[in-house]
Amino acid sequence: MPELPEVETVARQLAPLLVGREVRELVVLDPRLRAAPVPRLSGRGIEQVSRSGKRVLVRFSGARASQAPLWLAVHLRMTGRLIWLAAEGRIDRAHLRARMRLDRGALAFYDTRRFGTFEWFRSADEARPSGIDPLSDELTAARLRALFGTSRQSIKPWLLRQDRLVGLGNIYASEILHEACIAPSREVRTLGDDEAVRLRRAMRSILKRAIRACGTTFSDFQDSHGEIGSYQRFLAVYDREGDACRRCGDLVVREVQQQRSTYWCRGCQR
DNA sequence: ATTATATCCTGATCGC
DNA sequence: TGCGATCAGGATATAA
Repeated sequence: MPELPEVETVARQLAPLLVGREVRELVVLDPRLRAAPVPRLSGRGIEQVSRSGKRVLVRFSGARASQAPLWLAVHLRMTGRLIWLAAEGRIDRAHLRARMRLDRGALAFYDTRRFGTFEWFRSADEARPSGIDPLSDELTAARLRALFGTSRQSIKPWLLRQDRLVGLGNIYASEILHEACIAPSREVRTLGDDEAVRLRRAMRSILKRAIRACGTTFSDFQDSHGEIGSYQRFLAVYDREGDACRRCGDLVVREVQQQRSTYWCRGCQR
């Protein structure tokens, strides 16, 4: 379940491996994958690999000086994995959905459940998501407060909407609310200035720490080398139903909000 | 307009 | 041991 820290991990690992390489071909091997038609890529070079929300963004140069650059956005959704293949020869073909061969090495896209997507863009602007990145300087507490507006949604499902903030998913939404001492059922419009400050601070600290830990591997996530993340050992509430809260000792509970599990502590979140 | 629900898809797990 | 039911949660289309 790749969220912002997991996608950031993949992008950071892939950048030094891919930047400067020249593309031989990109083949979508599975017709059921939700991938837009692949444009002509041969002769193009990879100029940049970055994260845009929960997408890995790859910038290709034009094949000639006169040709415009091109951006590929890969969304890993639930089970997508971008795995670097240093050498050809016996590669795991199970759930292999696409492969990009380069002048040296190759990149494989695995996706058990085929929820992942490939999209192509003509400019970085076109690829930009509508929501604000929680780690960007744009996201001040005041801006967050403005985003809350008059919404009657509960804060937990609100945090998952990608049209407001981009990058949070089910695991970090619970973790961030616990860090900020805010109950997941709180109506967004009732959150005050101090709570916006705490929420913003919690987003930044948790996401940054999770990036340092190369993400959370709950079940499926792997980085570009097939390794798992290590943030799961820091999880304060997610998947800890019945355990003691690390902050106040009360029991962590699980509740379902909009068909998704929310984990929280009644003792210290209000 | 806003919020809730069904859907996509596969594999792991659970109860019988 | 096997088998059907349930759950996991990314985002979007559709319903309310």
